[in-house]
Amino acid sequence: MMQESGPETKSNDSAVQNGGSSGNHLLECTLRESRSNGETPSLEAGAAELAHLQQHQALQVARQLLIHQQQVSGVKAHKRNDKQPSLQVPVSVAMMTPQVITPQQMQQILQQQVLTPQQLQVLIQQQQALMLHQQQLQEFYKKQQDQLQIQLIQQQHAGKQPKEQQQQQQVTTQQLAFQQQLLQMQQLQQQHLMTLQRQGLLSLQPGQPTLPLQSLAQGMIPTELQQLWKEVTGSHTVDDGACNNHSSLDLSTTCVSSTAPPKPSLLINPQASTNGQASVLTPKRESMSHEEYMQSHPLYGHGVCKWPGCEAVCEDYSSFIKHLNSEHALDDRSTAQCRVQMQVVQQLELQLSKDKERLQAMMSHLHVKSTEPKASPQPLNLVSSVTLSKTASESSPQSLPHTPTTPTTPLTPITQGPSVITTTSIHNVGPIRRRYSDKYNVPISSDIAQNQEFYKNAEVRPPFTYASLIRQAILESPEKQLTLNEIYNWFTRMFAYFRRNAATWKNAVRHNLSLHKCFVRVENVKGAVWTVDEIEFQKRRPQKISGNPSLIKNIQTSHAYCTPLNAALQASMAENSIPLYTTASMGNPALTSLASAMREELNGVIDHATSNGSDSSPGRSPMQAMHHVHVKEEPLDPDDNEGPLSLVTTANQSPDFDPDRDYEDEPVNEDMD
DNA sequence: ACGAGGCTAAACAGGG
DNA sequence: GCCCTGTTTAGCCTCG
Repeated sequence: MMQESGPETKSNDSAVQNGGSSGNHLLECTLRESRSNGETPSLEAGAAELAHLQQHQALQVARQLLIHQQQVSGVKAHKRNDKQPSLQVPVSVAMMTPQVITPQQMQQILQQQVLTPQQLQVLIQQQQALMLHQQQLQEFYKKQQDQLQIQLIQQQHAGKQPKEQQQQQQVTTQQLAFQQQLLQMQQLQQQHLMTLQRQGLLSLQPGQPTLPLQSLAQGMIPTELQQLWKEVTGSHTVDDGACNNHSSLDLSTTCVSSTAPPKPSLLINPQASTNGQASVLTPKRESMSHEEYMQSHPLYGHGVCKWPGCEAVCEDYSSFIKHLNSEHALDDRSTAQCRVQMQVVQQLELQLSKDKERLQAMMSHLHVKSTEPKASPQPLNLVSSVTLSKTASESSPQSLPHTPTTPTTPLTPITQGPSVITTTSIHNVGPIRRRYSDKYNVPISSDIAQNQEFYKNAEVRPPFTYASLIRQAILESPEKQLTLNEIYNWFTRMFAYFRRNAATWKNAVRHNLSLHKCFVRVENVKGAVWTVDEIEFQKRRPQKISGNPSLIKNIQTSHAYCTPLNAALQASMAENSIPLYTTASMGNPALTSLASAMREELNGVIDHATSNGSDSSPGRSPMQAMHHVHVKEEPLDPDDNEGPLSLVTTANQSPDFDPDRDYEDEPVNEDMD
């Protein structure tokens, strides 16, 4: 998506060689290239088009300057694709290319925002539409350029130079018309970008690539046009002195203008612009050395501190480091911000997991469709309701439809709460008595399959009863029978949680095998193996729908965790007026929800949740889900499914990340076979 | 308050 | 005697 330097910036050998030559040379080169490119310009260009001559010349000059700049800057030039030397767009194509979201921006989004699938989709569609427009525009531009070239040739052959003045005006007019068209396009883009920003989907840094329009204005538009642009964008111009690459993506801002004075580089601060304010960017970025540029720091990019809510402009890496140490030292505020960021990341991961799960459910549905016609659409992720039932439900997920009596939502256990994993749930890893009762027919197999990696890596207790797990282990075996030891192995292999406290859970496993009639011990040649009596399993207990007690505990735990967090957060926000959410959640529903969830929590909403499990709302954020969904007792709306596992993923990577996790709560691992 | 289901802990027995 | 396997009992928790 990102055009790191437009193709036009590609180093063009011939052009470079002619770098300092006259416009005619450039034109010749251009023609040569055009031909080589298979674009045989028609020599029958109309006389009227001769008016474009000057424009073309200006373009050539711009191109020349661009090339020169490339040579000077060097750094970027190497990255360019040299395979399209024939491309004749003097003005950086980049400026005409869609303002697609760059990887950096995307990263920001990923780091700071939570996008709903819908948002992402819209975003993508918008980007695609823009790209299309740009492409068309670009083609138009190229055509125009070719025509100009042809005209120039004709002119040269005719040895004319007379109507110059007359053409001048004409050209200017046409230029303006064309530029305006481009402007419009660019404005559209900018509008789009701003919209994104407003939505909190995109957060551009001041030092980030300037908008294409700017480049355009600089590259070939006379000062008046720049002025126009300024008016339109309300941005300030900054004299960059020598054209320099502001950022890797900035090639588009070629400081070309032969006519334009000191190539003013319009750097727009998108955020400021959004607020109707302009910001003057430090023109020092150019001074950034390649080495510095290469110095990468997750919190530093495009000359801006990426610390959530900061965005302070740091001229160079060292100043950034100073800034980091001074402004973001280890204190309450930073800690709070860090925690918030954690939540944000968790939500993103949750989102990702949800979508993954959705995909899996879809695939799963298509594959088992025939066997599960009436079954509810695959596992929805109910964060909460997940209970595994040893009862009917889990019984052969593949062949047994969910029992009629149970809620239709199968769900994937979300484990102890979504985010849970990283934060609270980890706490619950211990001997908390929360087994998802069998109320919901949770397809344990699918859940385990979907969250396999998670369970394997995160020490999170699976939300299933021992009986369910044992049954699953047995059913997964080729012969539907396992020895006790094999069952143990399955537990440890599949769940990180069971890699500790072996004495306890093994005892529980044995206890369950003996206790439940559904487990049948069969003497074998090699010893005894355990099998499952599905019939017995099914009759174990009538399905009932109820809340899960253990989940309540999770809530409490979550509350315990979040309370301090919220307190810290709020205190921090209060004292420092830190726009913790401004950057990340600006207009972002998810984060807003998160924040409100936190507030709710502070307001004791938790109590409500604990006592009333029916407050589920579709738009709930993961955070909220984490706190409230657990108690949900009714089948969740498919759209409301919170990605359980998602957290999963999160958990996977974050066990060590959870600052509040108290590993000491857990008995030290004893063992493992 | 009670019963049911689930979990943990532990005692106990038999076999290798 | 130790360990593993298997059974059983007890106590606790939470929900309905």
